[in-house]
Amino acid sequence: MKDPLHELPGYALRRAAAAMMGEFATRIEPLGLRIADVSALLVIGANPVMTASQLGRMLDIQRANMVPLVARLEDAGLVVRTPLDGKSHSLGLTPAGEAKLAEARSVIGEFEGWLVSRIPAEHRDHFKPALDALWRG
Amino acid sequence: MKDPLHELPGYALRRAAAAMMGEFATRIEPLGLRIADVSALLVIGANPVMTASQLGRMLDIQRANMVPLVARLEDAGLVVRTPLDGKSHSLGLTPAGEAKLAEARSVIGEFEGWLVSRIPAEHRDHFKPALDALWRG
DNA sequence: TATTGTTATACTCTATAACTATA
DNA sequence: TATAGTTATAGAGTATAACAATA
Repeated sequence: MKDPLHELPGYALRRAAAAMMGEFATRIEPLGLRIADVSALLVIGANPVMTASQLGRMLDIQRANMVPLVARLEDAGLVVRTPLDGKSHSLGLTPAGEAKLAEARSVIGEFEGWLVSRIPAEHRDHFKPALDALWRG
Repeated sequence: MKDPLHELPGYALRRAAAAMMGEFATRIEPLGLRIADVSALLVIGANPVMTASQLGRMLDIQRANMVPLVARLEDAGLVVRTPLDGKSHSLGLTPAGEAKLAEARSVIGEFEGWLVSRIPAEHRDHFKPALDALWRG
């Protein structure tokens, strides 16, 4: 069976991302978190003052779609919102959120190590620079 | 604003794939095609005998989700189904499907060239081998 | 028994439009 | 005027379960 897709870097990018994100979702699911939750917790944990809109811009998630995400983290007792002024709130981690983030960091560390280890050594150092050029460059 | 995500290869993979697939979707949309349609047309065009189930396994799309995809291509007059036996059908391209595929190939070629050109030259040759190791390796 | 094609269904993710209230 | 937060909604993509018909 011929497969003309296998010579296309763009298709390989698509499939590799799907495979890796599926793997990560499986690993992080036991913590009761989704992929977007993890990225949000990481950024909130690194920034003492951060609004949902700012977080959304950083994660490339629409403002409207931040509402259920933040609500989920708040309902889980991981995040609190404190008023900055009349219209903005700052997101912060609760102690439970800090603990969950610590757990998540452990899963992330193992996952990222596993991912990188799957790349043949001679290609490894080129991987992230190439990806960064595609979405940040 | 600190961003702890930017050191994670897995996150870079996720964002790069989202950025590139968004770009490709925009380029292919004027042809009336979605990304999955394009991959299906390419594989059908390369294989004279190919059932929807086989195609789904190759593209990692569930059997059930192949139904609306094939129906869409059929409704657009790009694909025909001819009985192989009492339960299987072979997918084939119509003349219009061949013409559409030729157009799509042109868009794909430009897109893939553009994508690769965005990667700094010293990393370029390492890109696809690294990705292949992640999802095929 | 295994596979094909199919229907129904549900969940996630994403995108847009519109509105209120505040800066 | 611009921005934050919100609601509602719609479109994709994806996953599972179940069924009939055929290999």
